[in-house]
Order: sequence, then C-alpha cells, then structure tokens
Amino acid sequence: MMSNSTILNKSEGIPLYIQIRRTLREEINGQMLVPGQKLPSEDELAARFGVSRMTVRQGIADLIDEGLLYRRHGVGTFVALPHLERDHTRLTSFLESARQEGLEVAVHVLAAEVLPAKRKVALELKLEEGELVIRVKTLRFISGVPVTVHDAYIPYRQFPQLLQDDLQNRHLWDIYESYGFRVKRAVQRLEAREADEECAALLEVEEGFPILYKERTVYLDNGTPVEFTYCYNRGDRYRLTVVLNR
Amino acid sequence: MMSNSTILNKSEGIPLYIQIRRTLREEINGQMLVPGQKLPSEDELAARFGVSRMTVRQGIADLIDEGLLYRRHGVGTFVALPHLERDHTRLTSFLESARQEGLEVAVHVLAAEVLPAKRKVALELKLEEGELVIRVKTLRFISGVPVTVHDAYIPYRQFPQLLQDDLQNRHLWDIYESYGFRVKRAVQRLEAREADEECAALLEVEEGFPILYKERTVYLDNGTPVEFTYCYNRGDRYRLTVVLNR
DNA sequence: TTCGATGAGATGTGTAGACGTCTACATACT
DNA sequence: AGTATGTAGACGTCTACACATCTCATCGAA
Repeated sequence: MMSNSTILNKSEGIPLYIQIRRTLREEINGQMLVPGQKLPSEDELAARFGVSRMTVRQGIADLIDEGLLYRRHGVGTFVALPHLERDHTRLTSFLESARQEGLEVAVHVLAAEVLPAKRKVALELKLEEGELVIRVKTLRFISGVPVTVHDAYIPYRQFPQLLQDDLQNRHLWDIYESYGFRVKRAVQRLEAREADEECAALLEVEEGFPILYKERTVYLDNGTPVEFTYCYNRGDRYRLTVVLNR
Repeated sequence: MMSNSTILNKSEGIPLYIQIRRTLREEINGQMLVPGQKLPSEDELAARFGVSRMTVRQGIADLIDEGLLYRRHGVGTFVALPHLERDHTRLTSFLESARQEGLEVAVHVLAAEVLPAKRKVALELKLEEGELVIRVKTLRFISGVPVTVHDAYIPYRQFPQLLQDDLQNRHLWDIYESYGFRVKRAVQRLEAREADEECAALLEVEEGFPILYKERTVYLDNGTPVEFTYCYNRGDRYRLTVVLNR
C-alpha cells in the first residue's frame, strides 16, 4: 500500500505537484502500485499529501499523458499496464539511450568546420543560402562496431564558439543547453536506402548494403531550428523505436 | 487583432476551456494571430472570455504541448513558428495521411483468416502461443504503385466479427472504434532491410531492393495490445516522418 | 556613462470550495 | 426474474483569490 507518511517538502523550491508526480512515479516503478491497481481517490490523495485536490490533479496529469496512469470517469485512476518502450517518444540522444542499455559507445569526429550553407541546409535552418554554418561530422561506434554516420549543421551565428567545445565527449544538445538554449522538438524523416561508396567504407559494409537514412531537424521551443542532420545507420545494427500517441 | 466579441457558450455541454482552445486555434490558423506574436496576457484573456484565469490556462495548455504556442515565464505567451509537420506525432493511419495529401490510394486484401498465434505475435499481443488471432494482410498502392505490404494480427477473442467488416475500405482502427475500443498509442520499430523474394514480387522491385521494415504494436489506453503488424515499405516511395518532443 | 535598484506586469504555483457528470451497485418496483 | 430508480463515490469543470518568481524597462546614483 501507499505509505501514509509521505511528506512533501513545502518550504523548499520544488513545486508540490512535481513532488507528488515524483512520489507516484516512484511508487509505480517500485511496484508499490502495480498495473491495473486503482489509486486512492483524488480527495484521499489530497488529504494524504496535505494539498488541495487541484494540486493532486496537476501532479497526476503528466503521468496520464506519459501513459503511466489512466483515468476512468466516475470510477477512479489506475496504473496502466507496463510498456517496455514507454519513454521513446521523448527526445533522447543516441548516446544517452545506448549508454542506458549498458553498451560501450564511442564517437570519432570526422570533420568540424565552418562553411557556407548549401541550399537544403539553409532551407531547413531557415537561413539564407551561403550563410555560415558549423558542420560536425562524426562516426559512432557501439561495442566497437561502426553503426552511424552523423553529419550535423548548426547556424554559426547562434553558436560561434561551438567548435571550441569537446565535441567528442559531449552531446551537441548538452552544449546548446550550456549556452542557454533548450531543445524542444525534433522532426525526423526516415527512408531505407543503399550504402554509397563513402558510407559503405565508413560503416565497413559492402556498397548497396541496407541503410536506414534519416534527416533530422531540431527546434527550440519557440520554433527556431538549431540543427539539421543527415544520418546514415547500418540497417543490421540500428533499430529505431518510435511511440505515437492518441 | 482578436475579436472582442468572442462569446463562449456557457449553457451548453462543451467545456469552456475547450471552446477557448478552439477559438485560439482558429485565430492562429486564420492568421489573426501570427507566429511570434504575443497573446494577450492570461488575465486579459480571462476578462475577454468571461472566465477565470485557471480556465484560460487550461485551454492554453493543450496548445502549448501541441507546439502551437510557447510561454516565456514573466514575459508572455507567444505563437510558435509554424512547423509544416506539426501533427505527425499524432497517430494517423496510412490511408488518412495519404488521402489528406490528395493522393490516390488503393488497398488490396491478400489474406484475411483466423489462425493460431506464432510465438512472436503471441508475445506482442500478450496472448498464449497458439491462441487464435485474425490475420489481415494487405497490399497498399499510392497512385497505382505498390508501396507497402501490411501484415496485421488482432486477437480473435476481442473482435470475433472482424472478418465480416469491410476490410478493403475501412481502416482497422475505425473498425476497433465501432466496437467501442479507442486506440491510444502505438510503438513502431524501424529497420532498413533488403527485399526478399515475396516482398520484391509484391512491390514490383528486384530482390535486395531497400525496404523500410516496420513492426508496430498498437495499444488501447489501458495498455492492452490490440494489433501487431509487420510492414514492408518500398524505400524509394515511402518516407516516414516522426516528431519527437522535449 | 554605466551600473544597480526598483517596480510593473506576466507567468508559475497553490488553496478551498462548488457544482456537474459518470459509473457501479443496491434497492425497490413491476 | 427483470427492470427502474436511487445514491454514493469518483472524476470533470470552474471560480476567486493569494502569493511566488521571472523579465524587462526605467530611473537614479556613482
């Protein structure tokens, strides 16, 4: 059962609804609340946490659209059946997700340069053709096997110092955040293709080998594009999982 | 500018926050509010709509995580720059999206049968191996070109009448809804592969041609799986777009 | 001129309560 | 037995208010 002694920290900076959300999430992950089980009613939770019912609802709301809980009007709030792949809609980087699965990951920088944007890159980044962009091209290995060629373009004007950063060990999105920009959304376009000569050589496969080709545009929360990337993944070593909602 | 005479229908069944959401969405789509523009403050909107501020916030919230608006703490709420591909995270079927783009779409049913579930299908649908499932295999054409082979498995117990439905013209998800089940979430796994013999023949390409291979599991809102599909897409005619958030 | 404090205005968080609607179940009536 | 009809409990919507926090422009002092 749920601990009755759950006490929120009302004085410090963390909003109560976030503490509630975290508490519930932990109780689900920790099996104190199991799939299918009905949560205490909102009134009851409000009393237990010592907050108002609206605050409880606010805490529950995020877990609902994360898919961890679901409501039945007039009946109650329940723990959803587990999805192993629940979180994959969220933006996570290649490095994060591979490392989370305990895989050995390595990144080699193939190119890091400033150059004028070509037509397609300029279009995606909403720049004029010829405006300067930073190009960061990398080859990524999992367990020693080359899996992905990454060719990223970033507006130079926005990150003039970017090439001074540790591109080998830090993820680009971390670097953006360190400049105060928060990545909010990414659009990915996926196709199946054959490996061309360069790609085949880098990924250590034959020409014509199946490649999962991906173009990605990354946006900030106000809709400004900050990165456009071409991405070539070895078909036999790379599987992309996507969760769609509603 | 925003119309001052916006009047909500307080007596009828539609919640105020939904009416507010709809009003704002229309004003954005109709260019009365343009990208980058600041909305009136929440207090102002509350006064204008004749509701409390919390209700305005509730109406705005959905538009925020749809990406149509964004907030800057202490500054205001703004219309986000347009994304052409804004809605692609939402679950839309192949038929819907192709038709929306004005393409000619056709579906041929290759197989419709009841059979015992194999291991992988049973696993994905959370059934015992050997339990009955319905198999619906289709070939889909866009503008007369075969683009996708779809091989879907549905628990027989849940939809015993399914094969009586018009599989050629109705989408499976519509059929589920007509039985009172609402599709809530889908997990897709994507790889690049080569076409095997059967697939090549159906899609009218050579063996070895690049194929975007997709496995998909579809869930209801309580987490019950209702459909597992193998999906083979011609690499040169099929491009999948995915939007990831946060 | 520059720097810092101040304050207005905006969003962020939280409360207490009211009333509506839906579901499930029990009870009473036919 | 079967069908209505309550009714309790749970979520759904909404209000009016209070205070916290953030941002930015402005004004004054160094």
